[in-house]
Amino acid sequence: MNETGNNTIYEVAKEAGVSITTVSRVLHGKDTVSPKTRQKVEAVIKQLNYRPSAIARGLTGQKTNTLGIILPKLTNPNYALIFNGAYEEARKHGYAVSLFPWSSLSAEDYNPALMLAERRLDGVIINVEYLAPEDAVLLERELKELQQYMPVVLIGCVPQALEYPTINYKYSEWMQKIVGELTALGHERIAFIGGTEEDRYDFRRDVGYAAGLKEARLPFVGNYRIYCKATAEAGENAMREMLESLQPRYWPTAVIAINDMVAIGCQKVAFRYGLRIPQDLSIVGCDNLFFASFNNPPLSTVDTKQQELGARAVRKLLSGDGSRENAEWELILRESIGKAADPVSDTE
Amino acid sequence: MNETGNNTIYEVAKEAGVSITTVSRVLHGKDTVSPKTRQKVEAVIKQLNYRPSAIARGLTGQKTNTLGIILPKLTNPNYALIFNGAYEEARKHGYAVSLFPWSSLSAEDYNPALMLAERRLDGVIINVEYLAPEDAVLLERELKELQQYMPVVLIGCVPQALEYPTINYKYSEWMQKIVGELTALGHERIAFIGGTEEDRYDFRRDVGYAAGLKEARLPFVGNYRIYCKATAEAGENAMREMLESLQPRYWPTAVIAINDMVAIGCQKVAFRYGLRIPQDLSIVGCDNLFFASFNNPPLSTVDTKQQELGARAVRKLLSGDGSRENAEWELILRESIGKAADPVSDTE
DNA sequence: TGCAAAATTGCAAGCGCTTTCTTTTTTGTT
DNA sequence: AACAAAAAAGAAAGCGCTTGCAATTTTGCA
Repeated sequence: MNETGNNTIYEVAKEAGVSITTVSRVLHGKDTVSPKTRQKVEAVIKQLNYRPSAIARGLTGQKTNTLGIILPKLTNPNYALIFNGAYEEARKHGYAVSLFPWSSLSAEDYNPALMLAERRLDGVIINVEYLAPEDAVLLERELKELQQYMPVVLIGCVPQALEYPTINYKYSEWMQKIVGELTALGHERIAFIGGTEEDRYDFRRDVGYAAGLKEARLPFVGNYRIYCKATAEAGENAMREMLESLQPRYWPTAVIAINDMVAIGCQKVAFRYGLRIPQDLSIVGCDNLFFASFNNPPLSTVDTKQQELGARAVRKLLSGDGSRENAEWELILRESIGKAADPVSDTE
Repeated sequence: MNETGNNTIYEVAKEAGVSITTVSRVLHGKDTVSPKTRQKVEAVIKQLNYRPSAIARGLTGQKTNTLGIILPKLTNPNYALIFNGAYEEARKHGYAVSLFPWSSLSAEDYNPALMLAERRLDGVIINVEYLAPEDAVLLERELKELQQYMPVVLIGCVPQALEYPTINYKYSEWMQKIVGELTALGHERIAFIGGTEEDRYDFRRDVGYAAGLKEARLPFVGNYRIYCKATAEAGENAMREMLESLQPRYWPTAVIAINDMVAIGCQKVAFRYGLRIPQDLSIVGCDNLFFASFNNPPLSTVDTKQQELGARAVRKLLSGDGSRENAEWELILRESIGKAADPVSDTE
């Protein structure tokens, strides 16, 4: 026993009457140990309840068997799914996972990227979604340094210019698809809420939104494009602002929210304004969080298969595959969308 | 640079023309270094981008500056809050946090408790809520061993017999309070959904439930006490089962769900059966998850202040305070509860 | 039975850092 | 200018493990 109360390889060796080398070999299942010795050592290990120190192993083998994952705050359950997926996959390969929330990336005294570097993790997955622009800048700076220390895989919509292994979201594709679904139902006043004007990572949603409108030969109305953070509260405020800024007859008949959290924020305000869903207003979210199907009415959304995504990121990290891939997605239509209430085209 | 691409203390020492001892002293802000030397060393550290290896430090100092936290799967956003709270508090004290989900505790080849032991963490927080009974048994066995290696703090409703530092939930207290609120509104057929019959940790809710009924001199009706897992899907099934098993006039006028996830499951089924909330059925959940206030109608619930709880657990762990404390809670009444629709007492 | 080859086992260095104990340098005092 | 005390800096051991290489034991075969 050392002062921490742990038995070391020395105790085992002594008790078994062999050298630590032999113990180490038994531990690793090397076949150069005679059955008799192996048996004896294994017995002692069990008896002494010996567990090799991952720390010492880390020092020797230059490997910590731990992966890092940097995610936005977990208050969005979405990220919990990514973590779960990553965790399960990692442990299949014998790795633990240390989770570092972005929360305080920009704090002067603290930087998760550097904490990772100090901890000599074997690799790190970084989700760059919904990153505040100032954090994005910081990130790019740190990323270079971090990459010297360990392999990095990025999750999210990352500019082509950043040449990292990435699992990318095809935002523009699915946004266009959503707009298409809505116009097919007769919607012409379609709002899009979420994201930030300067967001270099997220602009592709706007590309898809614009493309969808264009395809249906609909005008782009600035009032329907509201920027806000990706939280339910922010969605609430954004929605209220939009409704207040327009005469009711100009209110949108459909709202696309950047994610499910924002969607329920919008929905709450819609109810407060007496709008029925979907009769008066259709709503679409994104992420297919667990509550989406339990929402009243059930929320249409995009399933981004986050759990699988997390697992995929780990595989990518461990395999050293440096390519860019695209994330899977699936449009899930539920009762929160319906035919446009009062299509402008009808009254004209 | 070693083969991992990291500079070591030796490179710094060499470049600065001092011994590694001196570098170490600078690193730790020891005051036995002359200003001139310190300056030079600091410059080299910056220039070489040197970051001391937490691994090596761990080996030397017998301290990893990492805490562990074992939580049920994060799919319940509640646990994400605990994690956040713990994480923020931990980093204030210079600790990282490794997260281990229970998910596969019972897996033969894998045991988070032992992974923790191998990693020589500086302490661990274990949430024992909603633990499957078989896992609970395993836990008790492992706990003893784990405790030899590192301090442990438990979160949840733990039997007095387990003498660990604990932050405990006063289930019976708040359940009784909830039942009280409902009976005050005239409810007499009050269902309670969730938990398992054999759950040794969770039975106190039943104690409170029974006490509440007794206080109002109401009968305990077995049909209204449904056991199920703590997920939305399970809540759905449980609710459906209960409604199907009774003639509508015996349906409960109020449902207490063991948590918000179960509550939205019940709600979904209630809607499907044409019940209006709260006119026909009142619903109360627990946890005050973010979606509770965005639910339609807003969901009554118990706020268990999980974020603060996580932080408290870390403080407890680091301070070595071995006592048992009770978690804070607050009943949050929202529109999902209302007067009993058709009080039996009226018609009698 | 004797000896080379194969199978076991052990020695010792090294992973990057902290820390105790020395040694060297600087400072202050007479 | 000389010397003790204080300050600064370094040497070396040790944290618990892996691993290349050497030493020892066992085995196979003549």
